[in-house]
Amino acid sequence: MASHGGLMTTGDLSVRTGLSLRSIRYYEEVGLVLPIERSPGGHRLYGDAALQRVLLIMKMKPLDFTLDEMGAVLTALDEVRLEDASAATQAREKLAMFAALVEQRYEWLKERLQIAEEFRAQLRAEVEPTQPRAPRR
Amino acid sequence: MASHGGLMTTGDLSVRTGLSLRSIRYYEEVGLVLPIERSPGGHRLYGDAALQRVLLIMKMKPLDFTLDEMGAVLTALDEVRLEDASAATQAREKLAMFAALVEQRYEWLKERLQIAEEFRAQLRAEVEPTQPRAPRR
DNA sequence: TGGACTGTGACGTGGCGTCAGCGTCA
DNA sequence: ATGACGCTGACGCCACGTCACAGTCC
Repeated sequence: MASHGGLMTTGDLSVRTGLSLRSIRYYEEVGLVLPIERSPGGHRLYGDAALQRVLLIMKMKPLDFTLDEMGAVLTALDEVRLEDASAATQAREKLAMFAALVEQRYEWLKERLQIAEEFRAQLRAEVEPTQPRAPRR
Repeated sequence: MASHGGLMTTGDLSVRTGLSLRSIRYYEEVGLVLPIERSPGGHRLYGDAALQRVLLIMKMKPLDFTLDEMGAVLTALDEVRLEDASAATQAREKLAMFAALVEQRYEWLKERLQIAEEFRAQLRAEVEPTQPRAPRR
């Protein structure tokens, strides 16, 4: 486990996040989450930053962002932490735009929940014995 | 409009539901929503039942059902309305199973909303001028 | 040495979007 | 006859799932 000097294999990352191996590899393919290095034999080795990125990605997923969009958010978040003050300020502006987008998506998600609730009620009505009184047993 | 004897074209159905033409045609392709007939020239002509089916489908979508699953639900709902009492009872059992599934999905959707809420708060904190407190980690 | 783990292609899937090119309808 | 509308392929897309087969790690 820690036999790689604090680094994680794909399997470790998978266990710690719940994501499939395929997803993790795909995230590398599209440049979303990169391993720090490869073992001599070619195994991916990830650092803690990668774990954090994956966890953030999983938090964004309910809002139905594309991987591209999430990549942009992650990049902006990284930039905000930069020393360079002007770059950080610029990144903060980007983040503000994303935050607005997040608000929209959040409202949209709430609407979906409400629609789901309605359907649930409707289906219940259809299933239950249409009688006014419950035929107890 | 009513020039087809109360029937709707694909475009009409699209306008009344908000779905794309492509989606409506796809639903026919997979046998989910069928037109009553075709015009002499090959245009799809839908009845009111089709509209109701589409509207129900749109209510189920937030729960992330597949088209196959929705088809099963629609079929069961149709069967419940049958005269044949035993068939209707059987259909009601099927619906009860679906209702349980809906409950699960509904809970799952609520969890997603909560995750989204957390992310939203987290991003806000990141964006706002990090006022009096220390830099978050 | 073995056995668990990981790697790389490559293909498949769902639910459409998006053309092009042509036919239909009032 | 003229637009607006509709039709049928066909291909593209995203975010993976799911093989098969080979190599790696301890």
